[in-house]
Amino acid sequence: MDLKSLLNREQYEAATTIDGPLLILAGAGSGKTRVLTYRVAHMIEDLGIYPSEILAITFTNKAAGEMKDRIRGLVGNEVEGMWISTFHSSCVRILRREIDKLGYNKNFAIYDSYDQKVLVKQCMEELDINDKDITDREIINKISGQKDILVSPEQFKKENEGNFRTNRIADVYLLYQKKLKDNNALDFDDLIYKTVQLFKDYPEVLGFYQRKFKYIMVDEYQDTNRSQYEFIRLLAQGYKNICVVGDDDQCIYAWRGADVKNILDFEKDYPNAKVIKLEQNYRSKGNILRAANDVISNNTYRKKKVLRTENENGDKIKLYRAYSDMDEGRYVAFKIKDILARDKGKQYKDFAVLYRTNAQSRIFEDAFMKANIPYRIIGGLKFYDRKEIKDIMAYLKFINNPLDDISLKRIINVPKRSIGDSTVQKIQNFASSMEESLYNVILDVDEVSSLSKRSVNSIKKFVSIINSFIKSRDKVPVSSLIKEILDITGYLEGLKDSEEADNVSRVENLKELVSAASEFEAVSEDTSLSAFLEKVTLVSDIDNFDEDADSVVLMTVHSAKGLEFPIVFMVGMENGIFPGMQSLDNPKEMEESRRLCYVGITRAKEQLYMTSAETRRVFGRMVSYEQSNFIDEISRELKEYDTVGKSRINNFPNNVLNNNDFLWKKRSNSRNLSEPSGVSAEKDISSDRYLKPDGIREGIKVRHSKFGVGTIVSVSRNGSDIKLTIVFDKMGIKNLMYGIVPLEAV
DNA sequence: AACGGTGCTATTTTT
DNA sequence: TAGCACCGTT
Repeated sequence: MDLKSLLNREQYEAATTIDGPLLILAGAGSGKTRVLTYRVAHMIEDLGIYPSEILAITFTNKAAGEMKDRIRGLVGNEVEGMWISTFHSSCVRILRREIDKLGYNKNFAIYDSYDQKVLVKQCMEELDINDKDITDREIINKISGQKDILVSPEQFKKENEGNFRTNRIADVYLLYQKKLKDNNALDFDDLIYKTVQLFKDYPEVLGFYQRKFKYIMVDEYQDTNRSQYEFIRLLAQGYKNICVVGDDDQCIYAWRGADVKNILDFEKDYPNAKVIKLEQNYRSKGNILRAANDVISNNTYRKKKVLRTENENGDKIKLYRAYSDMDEGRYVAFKIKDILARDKGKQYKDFAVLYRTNAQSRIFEDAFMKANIPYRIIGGLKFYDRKEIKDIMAYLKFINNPLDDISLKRIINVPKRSIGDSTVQKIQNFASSMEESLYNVILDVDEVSSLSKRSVNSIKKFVSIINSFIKSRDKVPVSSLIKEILDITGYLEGLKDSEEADNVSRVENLKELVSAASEFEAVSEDTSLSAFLEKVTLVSDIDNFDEDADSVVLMTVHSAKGLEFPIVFMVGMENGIFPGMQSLDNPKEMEESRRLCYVGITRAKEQLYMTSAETRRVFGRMVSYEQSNFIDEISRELKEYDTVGKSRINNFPNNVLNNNDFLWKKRSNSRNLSEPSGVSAEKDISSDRYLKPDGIREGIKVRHSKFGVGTIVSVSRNGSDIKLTIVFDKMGIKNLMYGIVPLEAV
């Protein structure tokens, strides 16, 4: 492989240094993925290293998948023998083989944050801890934090003997951990923690993996926490062929336990480590890169480096100070339309809107809907977090691992089968006194004398359907199992009969779950139920981000790490939002916020916009924040205010600021944007164009000014109110009240 | 057991 | 504003 011609000098050096510890400090956009993939290809092709001897750790499944694809492109199917996965997936893989040594069963469940919360609450109740003294949230954070730094419950309790409050938390930690074990479950943090414990307690297991993985690579090393660090350190002790890649300036997960020290102290951990800096940026235009350098240079705790580029300067960074959050949304929508109109080479997918908090997405959703701009939101409410999906997943989890009391409690009365809280409580008490799982108790429910006849009967019915599912578990594919559950429990029927406004979309979501399972069956080697559950619990939203779909993408700056876009809008650039309120008086947080800003800026290839608003609604209150200090940190000559519409805007006194439709209309008229909607005052609902109440029928097609064309799927009349559920071709399912926004019949 | 009302709280979240 | 958790009523 002629790496010399494919890589620059530093890159080449990095890709061909295979033996011994290596630290690659890779600035944003410096081609680190390229280096990593060529490095692996070189190892396999030129040096004859077996793929099975290589472990590559990434932070997201998506990054792992991409790296795998790219390596496959270079070396072919040999890539299949390699382990390329996230910390969590690698640990699960190891634990599935070895966890019985720690007293767990190999089909252990993985608890997500929802399960975790339920279990912690249960512990708090048993320990009689009032929610008002210590919140569940605080406890969860504390426990997670201790696991991150590998502190056991016992150790934590001992360390905090003097502190009553912390001692209480330690009691929860102890009980929580015991319950996890009783339920044969691990939480996310446990996946790493338990693997490290396994390595420490069973040297022969560690030895096996040390010998197996002669070569180890870790990407995004700056965002590793202590337990992840330890996991890698133990494995690498064998051969010391460890290559870590990262950028201390992009450490943005310190609040979650990531420790920049891991990367900064690498040379101390491995004194003979070679260090290579990749400072040549291939991604961004000069002005953008200089702005990024300007901002990050204000941080004190970092390795000094300056990114350089041979790219042309490009345009200056465009600033826009909107009057209001709504105006900010319209500005971005307008700009996207404007750029698309001028530059035929651009598509919707070339634009990204990056914000610091998910709550900010709404404004842009509204603006994009009005302007007919297709968009996708990454993050926020995830598919697998929806109630109906969680319900069915709880069935699956329980079927897979009947010791899982948390899932059992979730489904025992869903759909309603007259097994209420007090009944469950009685079963729980009985189970606790017998030190038994709930499932074992309900299998022999006659033993529980405190229950009424009626309850006993309901429970018996429930047990028999659950048992039938358990029987099907290993016989039928997951998708069929899901269908069985939906059918036999009456879950789907209950949903279809319900009057709830969003039941239609729930049914749709469940259909999608079935499709997801079918797809899983088609592409996976291991199609067992536990493989499906594992896959689902360990995916994130960003993993499903499809770069080819032609729509503007909206996401948090955190989610955008590792991605790049020709045109980036960083929005909400205000002191109080970005940096956030709580960062303003905390130097450490301020530095992290600044790194986040750096990550945002360096996502942009060609053009960067930074916007802020004079007033905005936050938690229902109107607030006004000044423009972000981070913008001030960018040299004057690199930025300029976008003057579009400014003169007009300045002519408006403050009291018309809320009249958004008015502003929108003015702007769109002068800029040839699509017809704005929601200007209800101008639309006469009785006009012949629009649908009349007596014309409303299920199945007919209508046009909505914001949502486009759709089909009415249900109509419910309540007095003079008419509720409509409409499936829109582009925008999905919406519930609307007739008469608010006129509908045209089509 | 099930439903509806009130009041409280509020980042970021690779897994 | 919105989502939820808890409480009291039917």
